[in-house]
Amino acid sequence: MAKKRKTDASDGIRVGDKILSLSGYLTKRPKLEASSTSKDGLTLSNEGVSTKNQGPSNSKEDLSKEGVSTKTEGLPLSQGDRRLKPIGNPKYFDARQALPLWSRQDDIRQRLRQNDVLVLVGETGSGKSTQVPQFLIQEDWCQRKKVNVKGDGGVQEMAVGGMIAVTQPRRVAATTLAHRVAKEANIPGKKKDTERHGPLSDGIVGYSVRFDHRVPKGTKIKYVTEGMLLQELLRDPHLRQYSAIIVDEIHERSVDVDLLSGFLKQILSGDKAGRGGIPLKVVIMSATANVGSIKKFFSDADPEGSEESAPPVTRPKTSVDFLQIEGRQFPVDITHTSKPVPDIQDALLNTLFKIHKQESLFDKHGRKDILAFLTGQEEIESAQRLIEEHAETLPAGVPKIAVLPLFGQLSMEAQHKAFQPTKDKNTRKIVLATNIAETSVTVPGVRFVVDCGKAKVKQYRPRLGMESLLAKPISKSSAIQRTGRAGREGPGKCFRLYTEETYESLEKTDLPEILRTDVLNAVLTMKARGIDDVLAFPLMDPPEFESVEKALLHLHILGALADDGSITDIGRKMVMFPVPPPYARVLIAAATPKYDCLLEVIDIISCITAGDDIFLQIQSEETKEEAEEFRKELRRREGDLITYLTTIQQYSAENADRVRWCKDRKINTRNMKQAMNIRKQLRGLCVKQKMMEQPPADPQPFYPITPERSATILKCFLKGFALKTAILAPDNSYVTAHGKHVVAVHPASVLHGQKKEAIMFLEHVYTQKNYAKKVSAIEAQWIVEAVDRSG
DNA sequence: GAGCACTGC
Repeated sequence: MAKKRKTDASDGIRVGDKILSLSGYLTKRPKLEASSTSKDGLTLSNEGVSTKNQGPSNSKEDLSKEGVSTKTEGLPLSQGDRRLKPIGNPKYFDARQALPLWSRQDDIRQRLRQNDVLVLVGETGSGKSTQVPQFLIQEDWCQRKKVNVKGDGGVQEMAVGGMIAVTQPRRVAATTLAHRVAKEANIPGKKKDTERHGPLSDGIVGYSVRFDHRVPKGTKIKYVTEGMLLQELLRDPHLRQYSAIIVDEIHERSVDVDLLSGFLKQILSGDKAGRGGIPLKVVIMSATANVGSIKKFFSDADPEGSEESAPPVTRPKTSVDFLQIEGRQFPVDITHTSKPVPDIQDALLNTLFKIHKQESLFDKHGRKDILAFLTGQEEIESAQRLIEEHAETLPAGVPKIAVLPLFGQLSMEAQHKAFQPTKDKNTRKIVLATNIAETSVTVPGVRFVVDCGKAKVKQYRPRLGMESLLAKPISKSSAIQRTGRAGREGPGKCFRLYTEETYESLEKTDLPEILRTDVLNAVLTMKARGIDDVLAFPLMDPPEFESVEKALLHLHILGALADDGSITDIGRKMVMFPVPPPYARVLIAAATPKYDCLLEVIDIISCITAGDDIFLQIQSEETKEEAEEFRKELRRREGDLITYLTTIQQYSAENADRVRWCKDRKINTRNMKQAMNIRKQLRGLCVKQKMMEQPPADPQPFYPITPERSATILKCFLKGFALKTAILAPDNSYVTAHGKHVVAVHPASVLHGQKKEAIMFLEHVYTQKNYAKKVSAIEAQWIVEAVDRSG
């Protein structure tokens, strides 16, 4: 017998009497839908996949200077009770007033007048990402002010503040939120241009993400990715144009948000001289309630090591306030297994068919589909086969089943299928997903969640200089998040394929990314922003000393740091490029006369950093043969890098039908487009850095690269990857030059199964084995030459 | 013979 348990309110799932208050929201839902918003007012049903709400991209006209503009001096304050009279477009008033957050706006304003930092916990659907900045823009402290700032050149009058930045971990989130808030906040009819160019051509809302910037003159609210704000910190360490920074989704704990928190803490605890005495307000927003350590981090504003010039006497602690807002979530019944399951596939199958047989396909809230969380592609595909086989034995009269896989490497169309309702109404959808459905995308219609309790996580091992990708138990927080996916459209049920004891034994939260990844980039980011002693930099979870030490050494080898640990000119140049430090080092080497292969190196790096492999995995045997035939002319015996180069060169020479071209070769069109964007960005940066002349525009005719040229390119890559090399041992295994580990060439590599004198690999991942990925054939002698620092 | 998910003036 399965044991039943309901979560308490702190788990983020509403129960008992809370259902009554939820029903209040339900009565208001038709209004919300009438104004064509999703029910939580901001979440796209297929966030991360659809791009339709992003508007036209890269239009230079809409780019306004992000620097200090002198015009706007704030908006007029509204009269009377703001609760009854929201500012902005009246069309959205009803929907905004129905949000759980609406009634708390005066409270939020009051708290931020009295405190520097507000930690706000608001569950999905509370409206925090869209409403909080709108609540604050009229505050007096939020207006731009002319002040005297002491700088290197003496006292200078400057404008400080006036804008609010809202950070997001993902680009789609930033752009869609900006569009949404622009509709709400901009008063319609003020400018005719709004109609022609969309809501973001004018008004008080803008965004800035990689490849896409829309910051109209007079922008008060700017949605940015975390990385973008870190980049801004490089040229404006005091964030002078901002009155407030709202850090959204901090619970995701990306490396960028951790670094950002450190810099914000420094600004908060500093003497504010760089801002002419004007304080910076910070709102930290989280969707999960476990924010104890975050609160402590910001309130412990101990200046030690963070502000050398500051006097150590009686500095007041940063005042941190805390507020929790209820979300709009239906109750979810949770079932654990009574015993640990011996076979996860078996348990999954039983659970799925039990749900399918016992539960109706529809109720008053809509469809009742199933979402199952599994660890990876392989598990998903084998489960799909089993389910489909078993579904054929279903008796007549029982609704049919449609199984839909959902994972990152799937093509756009295949991913889209998982979001659409089944064509036949009498068919139940079963979506088998990886972690992608936990945060990145929302599958509509889900009322049942099946959770296997595991996820694949990447973990960097500084000692070995490699990472592993293995299935590990998820955290409680993650389990709660998965459970919550069943209660977004109506009351739901969650079936956990593990015991309640197992649940209790799970870690409270996931390990933050900064503890799971190579801190090479993080350390360079700090060094470039003036942090001399990186070990003293305030971080919520500081990495082990050994990880930081390794990163410092590696940066020294790359030439980014001098012997005394200070950043070099090369290091400063490296941070200008939005690629990992070793790639940046390769770009710089490629621009020197010795290698002179910058265009080719940009092409290769664009392909590699565009996301997952541009070559899709092929499932069926027949399409494999077909694609392999097409891919033949792309494959190069020099290895994966020269194969990428050939691919992007042929792609950019293709002028007829690029989508068709990708389809034939089973190439990920999304990643290929991304690669072309990165290529354009890197080319632009290199021109700006005077590393090369403006290259000719596409399409350029394709000429296969000569073996001599590819040798030059590979030697150039060794400037960044000399440590990632291996030599063929007498027993035909590859042994790494550093560490003497045995590595196998990954099966996805064009060099899989081949024996070369030596190899260079850009990635090093332990899964089933110790695998080298992105592999090239090199000569052992080249490694020696590359380590010689004179070149 | 194998593929968690994001991201960067």
